[in-house]
Formats: sequence, C-alpha cells, structure tokens
Amino acid sequence: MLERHEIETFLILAEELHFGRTATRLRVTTGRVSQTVKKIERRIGAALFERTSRTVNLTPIGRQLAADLGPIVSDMEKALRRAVTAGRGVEGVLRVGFMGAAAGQLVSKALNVFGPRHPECAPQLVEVGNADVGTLMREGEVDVLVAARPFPGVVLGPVLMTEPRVLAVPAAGPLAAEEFVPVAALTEHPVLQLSTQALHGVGVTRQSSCIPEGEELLIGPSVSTFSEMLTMVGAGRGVVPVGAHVASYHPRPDIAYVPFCDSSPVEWGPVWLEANETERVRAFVRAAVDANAPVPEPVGADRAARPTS
Amino acid sequence: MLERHEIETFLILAEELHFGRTATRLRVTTGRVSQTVKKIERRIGAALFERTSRTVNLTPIGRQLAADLGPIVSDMEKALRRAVTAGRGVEGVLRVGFMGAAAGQLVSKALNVFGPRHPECAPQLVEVGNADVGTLMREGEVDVLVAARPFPGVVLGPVLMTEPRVLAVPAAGPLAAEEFVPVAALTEHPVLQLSTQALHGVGVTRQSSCIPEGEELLIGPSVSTFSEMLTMVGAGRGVVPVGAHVASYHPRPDIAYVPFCDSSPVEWGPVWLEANETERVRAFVRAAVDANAPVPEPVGADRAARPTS
DNA sequence: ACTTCTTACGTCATTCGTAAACATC
DNA sequence: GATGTTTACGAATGACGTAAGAAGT
Repeated sequence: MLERHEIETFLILAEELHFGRTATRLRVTTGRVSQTVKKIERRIGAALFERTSRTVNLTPIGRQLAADLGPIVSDMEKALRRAVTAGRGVEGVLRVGFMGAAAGQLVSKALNVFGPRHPECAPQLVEVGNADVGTLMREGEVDVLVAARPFPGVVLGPVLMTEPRVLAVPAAGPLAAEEFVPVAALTEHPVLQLSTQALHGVGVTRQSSCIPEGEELLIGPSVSTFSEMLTMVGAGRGVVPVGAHVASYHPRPDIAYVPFCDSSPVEWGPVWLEANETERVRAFVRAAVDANAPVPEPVGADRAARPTS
Repeated sequence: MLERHEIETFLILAEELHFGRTATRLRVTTGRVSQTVKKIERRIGAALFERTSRTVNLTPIGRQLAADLGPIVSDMEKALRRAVTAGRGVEGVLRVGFMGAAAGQLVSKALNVFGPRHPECAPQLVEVGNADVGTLMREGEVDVLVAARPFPGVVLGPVLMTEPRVLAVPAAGPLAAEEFVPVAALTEHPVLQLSTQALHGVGVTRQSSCIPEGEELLIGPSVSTFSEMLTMVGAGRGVVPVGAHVASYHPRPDIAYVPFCDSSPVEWGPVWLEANETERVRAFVRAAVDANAPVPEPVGADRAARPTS
C-alpha cells in the first residue's frame, strides 16, 4: 500500500503535469515531489511519468494508475467526511429515544429548542417501550435516550427533571388508605418486575437505591409491559414504585398512588453510551437542559446575560 | 485523509476486535494500536470503538466507517497490484510493433524464444506501417518496436541485425548499370521522403548519417507508403536508400538495387520509450537478442555456460 | 541566462518499542 | 493474579527544506 503523501503527490502531479505547481499545491519543495515520485516508480517497477526538464507526461502505466486511484481517493475522502460529519457535525439524523410519557414531554420540549437551533439536523423520535436499550444504542438505533435514572449500563447524563417517587398500590388494599408510605414497604409487599434484558435490574437498581441497608427487596411477579404492570397492581398481585406523574397519566379506579415519605426523588434525564457520544448528542443535551432547566426569572439585563448554548 | 498505517490499524482492529492480535498482525505493540486509534477518533470527533479492558466493539460510526473503507482499500490494493504487474511482472500483454518485413522476421524469431520462456505473457504483433510511432508508444499502443535505426525520438535499444545499405533506383536510369554507388549520389539525385509526423526526418536522419560533411541531401517528392515509394522510384521520380533485404522482398522489373560502396550498414533492433520500459520489454529484448544474435557454436561445456536470460 | 527536474545532506517531526500504570475479570 | 488497554518517554526511521547540479530552451 502506498503512503498518503505518495498517493496525493502522484495524483496531483498527474493532474498538473508540472513539478513546481505540484510542489506549491502540496506545500513542499520540488525536490520532494521528485523523490516521492521516483520512490513510487521504484515500487511499481516502471516509470509513471515521462519527463524531460521541460515537459512532464503520464506513461500508459501512470495513466492507468491515475485513472484507478482517482475515484478510490475520492471515495475515501467521502467515507471520511461521512464519519467526521457523523461524529463532529450536527447535521444529519439524531435518533432520540424516550421511555414513558413523562420522558416524551421532556424530549418534546427539548426538541422545541433543538429544532430551530439546528435546522440542518433531523431529530427522529423513537418510543422505547420496553426494549433492550443497550443493544438499541450499540446498534445505533438510538443515539440518546431520555428516561428515569439512575440507569444501569455504561451510561451518563445530567438531570432534567425530578419528581417525587410514589408507590402504586391496589386501591382495595390496606396501603391505599395511607397518606405516605415508607421505602421499607418494598421489603414487605411483592414488587412487580419489568422483565426485559435491558431493563433487567432497572427496577431493582432504581428502587434499591432507597432501600435501607441490609434489607432485601421482596421480588414479585414479572410483567413485560407497563400497562400489564398496572393491571397486576390493580389485581392486588403486587406494588411498584413509580414517578408521581404516573398518577395523573394513568389514573385508574383500581389503583392508588401513595407518596413515599422517605424516598429520594426520581431523576429524569438524557442517557447515552459514552462511545456513541457525538456532537449531535452533545447539542441535544444542551438543548434539553436549556429547555427543561428551571429558567431564572428574566429580570432586566439578566435576560441578555443568560447563556444560550 | 488518513495515513496508510492509520487505515490499516483501524481496519484490522475492526476485524479482530482485539488490540493484542491487531498489534501482532501489524508487527507493532499494543500501545501503538491504542494511540493510533485514539488519534483517528480525535480526528473523527467520535469514538470508533467501544472498549473496556475486556471487550472491544465497533460503535455505529466505526461500523459505518469500516464498511466504507474496506472495499476502498481493497480496490486500492487491486489498482496497485495492477500497476506493479504492468511494470514489474512479465505476465500480461506485450505489444510488439515492427516496421517492414525484415523487422517482422526478427520479431518472429524473437517470439519463438520469448513465447516458451514466458508462457504467462501474451505478445501481440502490431504492424506499424507508417504511423506516428512516438504517439503509438506514448499511448501504450506499442510497448516495443523493432525497426531500422538509428531512430529519431527519445529511444534506446541494442542491435539485432545489420545489412548493407542499397540504393533503389529506376531500372531505366543511368545508376542502374553501376555495380556500386557512393553516398554522395544522394546529393545529386532526388531522395524520396516518407512523409509522416513520426517519421518526419527519419529518412533524412537515417541517411544523413552517411552523407559527407557540408553536403546537402537533395530532397525529393514525399510519399506516404512504402509501396508508393517504390512505384515512384520505378517511375524515375527519385531514389531512396533502403536495406539490402528490400531487393529480395520487393523485386520489381522497374527498379534496380545498387549497393553503396561507402555507406554504413543499416542496423535493426528493438526500440522503446525509456519511460515505458517494463520488465516485459526487457524480457522481450533479451529474447530478441538470444534469438537473433549470432550464437557461438556450442562446443562441449561452453553450451552449459551460455547465459539464458 | 532562465526555467525545470534531480540529487546530496543536515535537521526535525513522527512513529516506534519499552515499560509502567490502570482496569476488569 | 491474569488478561488486556492506556499512557509516558527515549530512540530511530524517514520526510522535510536548503542548496547545488544537470539538462534543455
């Protein structure tokens, strides 16, 4: 394989047919061009240029090689540009995933800021019901996900919103009457599990963070969808800690939502694979923060001072 | 544009997904692989591999780039191989041109040696009647030409055969009766000119080499083909110096061939553009010399000592 | 004499290997 | 502790510019 500078020297000389101009375009000296070309010719075993001190011309072999190499180099530059654009550019497609209606709200507001700010980027919304999020991200199906955290995998992300954690309990059960419930209740009542590869452990992890040391979560039946989970709760088969917004998004006569008295709040925010971080992702996160962060009341000159990116 | 070693490192790591094996294949250390990959990623602006200390995997961007770059590199190697084969290899096509029947004989004998010696090479015979030889060679239509020399252009070549120079004269003219003719006759009788771009001046050059100092060739009418030239001679419109073989190849009642008494012999041999010299050309010239050179009578051990290449 | 390609040589950038640090299983 | 990736640093390859040379106009 030829070195980059050899290929470039050859192709530019093949185009210019003049050592001086070639050297100028390459920002090197004519001597360098001469030596580089000669080196290639030694490698090939034949002259690529027919040259006197006054004229330079391609030999048949040189002409063939230039014809072959030109499109190849062009394609390579294209491939590289594509990668750079994907990594450093903001244009292109950004796949934003979200889990749950509350996340949808956050994403929606974020895109209201992101859209006008980056008209050359086409955001795609992807509802991630209950899928293998890790795989989705690794495959590139989702660039960034907005969901309740802490999230298990190898991921990152700032907080966009918090809400109280409440416990979904059967309306007919004893807990429904309580005004507050302690986290310790999760050790006494079976906690439903959303069973998915990706979400395996999410519920546990999310909840275990607020369970007293030494206590064990009481694992309940597994369910595969969110609505199935609520049905199970209504049927008295278990309880499940959720964000407070679920009470208003999913009001059901057979379920009561009881606030925890001692639980940390649920944190919502963007989450992505560190390896998949691109400029698009960073731009979206900035937009999401700007759109959802509690904006300080604009008073006088403060408004102009507020950072926009 | 990425450097060669960067592209190779990236593609091999994308294939192996393992720094150690990649380093082994590249004959470098793992540290080098790590730094090279990191450098590319800085250039791209995003990670190409998602790696822990135990696993290496392509990111979506890395996967895309590998898919783009793989065929490109493959094509580039193909193009390079093609050029190297054309330059250094003997296989492929060798276009041998010849001017005149005598040259055809020489080429024929040369190919009898060349053919068995290089069965992977396909020689193509090209009769070069009276064309722009320089252009033919520069365009690659003819790799090597066998003809009478000295030849004008920027060319080379050893001598395969010599023959006396004779003068074609009208059978009815006064010169026809002479047993020998001096070169000085060319200054007294009009010399026909084969008019072609490439051959412009060939006749003059070839002949002038044997004309006395200070004397001027008497330029006669121009003709465009060899047979036309002979016809003109027969018609008494001029004379033309040719090789002795013409007397037997083109015997005509209206023409007499009178030997020069003081001319240097005509030299026949291969001729090619220095810039177009390839291994194929060298191999053909070797074969031509071996086939046509006066072979020393093989006597005893001398035969084995004779070089064959 | 002037332009243009080639060659020689000293300098410097970049890549290389060595080796130690760090992370994960 | 074994395996595997990252980082630090001195050494060497090789690309560079300078400058002189050769060849043709």
